[in-house]
Amino acid sequence: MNNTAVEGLPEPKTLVESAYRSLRRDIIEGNLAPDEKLRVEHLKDNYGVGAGTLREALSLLIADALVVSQGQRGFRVAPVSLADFEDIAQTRVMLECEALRQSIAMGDDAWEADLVAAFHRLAKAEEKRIGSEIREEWEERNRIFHEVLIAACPSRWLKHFLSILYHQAERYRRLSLYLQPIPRDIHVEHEALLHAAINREADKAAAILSEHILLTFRSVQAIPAEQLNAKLQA
Amino acid sequence: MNNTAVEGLPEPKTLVESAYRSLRRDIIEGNLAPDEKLRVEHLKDNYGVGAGTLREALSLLIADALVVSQGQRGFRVAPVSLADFEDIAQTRVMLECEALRQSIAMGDDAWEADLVAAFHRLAKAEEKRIGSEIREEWEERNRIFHEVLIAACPSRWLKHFLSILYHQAERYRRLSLYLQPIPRDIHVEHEALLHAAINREADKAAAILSEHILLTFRSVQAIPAEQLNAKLQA
DNA sequence: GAGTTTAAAAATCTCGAGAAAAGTTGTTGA
DNA sequence: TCAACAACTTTTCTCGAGATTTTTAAACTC
Repeated sequence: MNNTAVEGLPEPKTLVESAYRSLRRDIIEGNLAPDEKLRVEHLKDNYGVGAGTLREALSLLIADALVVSQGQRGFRVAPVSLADFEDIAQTRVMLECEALRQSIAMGDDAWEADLVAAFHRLAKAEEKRIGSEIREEWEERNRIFHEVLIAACPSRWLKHFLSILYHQAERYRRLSLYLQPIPRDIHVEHEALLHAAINREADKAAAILSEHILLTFRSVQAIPAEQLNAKLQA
Repeated sequence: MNNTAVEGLPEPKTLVESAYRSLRRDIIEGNLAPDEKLRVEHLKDNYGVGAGTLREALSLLIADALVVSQGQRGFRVAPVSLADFEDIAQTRVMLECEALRQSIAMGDDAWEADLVAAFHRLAKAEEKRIGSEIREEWEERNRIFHEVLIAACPSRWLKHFLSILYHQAERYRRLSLYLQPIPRDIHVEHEALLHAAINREADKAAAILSEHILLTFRSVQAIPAEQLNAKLQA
């Protein structure tokens, strides 16, 4: 089930997996623009694999809804739209709040410890949040923090779907962090989330998480259309 | 996004798609047993395609979580378990009830008409529900009825996830219909669901749908372990 | 000039064979 | 008897080339 998670980092033992990861990264980071055509014959050189291997990697990416394919007309990067992002944000609020409630209800001491640790790592990365490789580190730690938050939720399917939605949202979020029109202190939000979770205040934690996710959507929503389109085609 | 839906029936225009559908059908129907190893060299003859083509079809099935792959060890049919089915049922209750509420809130006259039509087609199939090709017809119409129920829900992601869960549940449900230990009148359940939806009684409809889904789980749960295992290995 | 038909070009889809890894079997040595 | 090792078999993974289909461009008619 978990081909989207990529937890620790079990080295890719196959070329398909390697190409899959590179492609996914390039799509999420925007190096491959939304709706861009993915010509196999051209891309196979860039990623240093054969045609069949690349096709297989692209097929894998369909699971994450980062690539779409159509009949006899090849592959494309999944298109983006504000409506889609709104849908992603709302669905994520619904699922992630429920998962968080379950996680708070069932989490044990070890979970709390993992949570504190994940928050600490994230906080350290937030202090020095300038530069691009630092940024990747922050992205990684932010993902893990959210992952640990719901780790004690027993539903594998809920977590599976959230993993997909998280990566989808990340693609959009990459925009809002660079050109951020709504002022916000993400660190404070995460801190409040941490304390509410540790104190087992499920309603409060869910409310904070909900706001946290929706704020990111409103951030992108507030970006002027021209500026956004320029970004999206980049 | 919708590689799992297969709505009307746009003829498979490619061998990959064709193999994908045949494989999915065989997995859901249980012709390919849970956890069974899927050897490419052996299967390519059965489905009349090349090795690369079959690999691609298998990669596509990972999106539906009907196939799992592992490093350098090939593909397997996704395993099954009672715990997994419970998770599927509960997650489905959560998502499908929410989708149904939204659908009831937003559905227009055309939606009502589609719903009545879908129910009628399902009812006709229920009358003559004996024989195996009749059974396939019932399965198809049951799926469409559930699909139409939530069709007016505006969230594409919710519907996408539900489509995945539906096919997962179908695999388990195939068991409970044959050896049905809990007596139930599915027709009455569907009818109550239809009327609650048309009358815009969201709470009532959600309650019925919730019971409807959970009853299927309890049906499988009530099957004696030996009998179930025999089925699962078949 | 607009729209249709025809032909060339590009891209997709498909296959079978070769390299690499995993799994199996049998043998050897304590 | 058991474990470790080695040779063999099976299977997965990978690639490049050929067959179809789509796309592009040009030529032609109305």
